[in-house]
Amino acid sequence: MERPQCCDRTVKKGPWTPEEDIVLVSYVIKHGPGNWRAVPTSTGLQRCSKSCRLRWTNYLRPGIKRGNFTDQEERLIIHLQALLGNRWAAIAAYLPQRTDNDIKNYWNTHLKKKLNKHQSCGDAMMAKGQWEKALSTDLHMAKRALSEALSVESKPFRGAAQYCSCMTKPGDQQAPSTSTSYASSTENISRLLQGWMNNSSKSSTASTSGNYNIVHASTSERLVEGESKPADSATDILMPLQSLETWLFDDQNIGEVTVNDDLLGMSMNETADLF
DNA sequence: AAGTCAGCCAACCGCGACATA
DNA sequence: TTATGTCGCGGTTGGCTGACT
Repeated sequence: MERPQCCDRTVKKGPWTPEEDIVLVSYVIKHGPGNWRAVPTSTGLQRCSKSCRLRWTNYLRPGIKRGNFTDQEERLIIHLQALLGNRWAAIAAYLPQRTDNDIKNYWNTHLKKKLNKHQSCGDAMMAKGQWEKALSTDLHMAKRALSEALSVESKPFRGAAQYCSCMTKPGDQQAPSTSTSYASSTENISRLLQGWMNNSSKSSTASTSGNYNIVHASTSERLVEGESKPADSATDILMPLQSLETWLFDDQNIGEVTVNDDLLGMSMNETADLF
């Protein structure tokens, strides 16, 4: 089959300008994300549809947290990567404020090195179980989590996103890590979106949760997807995965992880062997 | 001060999955 | 069933930036 000429020679490439961002955000506010094919023609943006989608999902989408990963997030990513492999989108479902691209980049630039470093520290270190302790996981939970994760891989998963959203409080939104003039423009866009979200949330049941980020993550997605999604994914999938989520998050008293000693008896290798 | 190097991250590319006519 | 269009994902690249010499 011949590939559609998504990115022809006339489209602009490279970094997005604040003006382009505003055009894109305005479009999404008006029409919602999706139908990306129509975005360049409707907005006049000299960008291909893919580029527009990517820009939205990785940068402009409301609720994205930028800046340093917390220790909690880091451990969660390591856990999930061990369970799911390089399925960044699936992993990102558990960190709704992070994009798959962000997680992928963080893994490739930080965590991979960290793991290698720890591995190169030798077996003696491993025998003492220090690194394992951070990584090891309960056998039964891990098995169940893996099978459940695999069972939902074909569906966009929003349940976890909603669940994870509970973990941050109003005001937790992190400032952009960089403070360039462009970033400040992005902040302006964020404010624009903020207003949009606040307005939107008034008509949303999620707004009653009193949780800012739930409004951000779930309401925005529902709104921008035109309420067209069946009630499906969020509730249906949430339940089977709740055990993993509980396990992953129940010790999350913001920022600090205390790993249940009962869950630490088995090494990653041992766990992997069981699969 | 200038050049070089390494790290980081936004964006691009190619492919597979899915939807639909 | 097949062809076609669109979307989403993961791997990779290229440019920017700061550290170092």
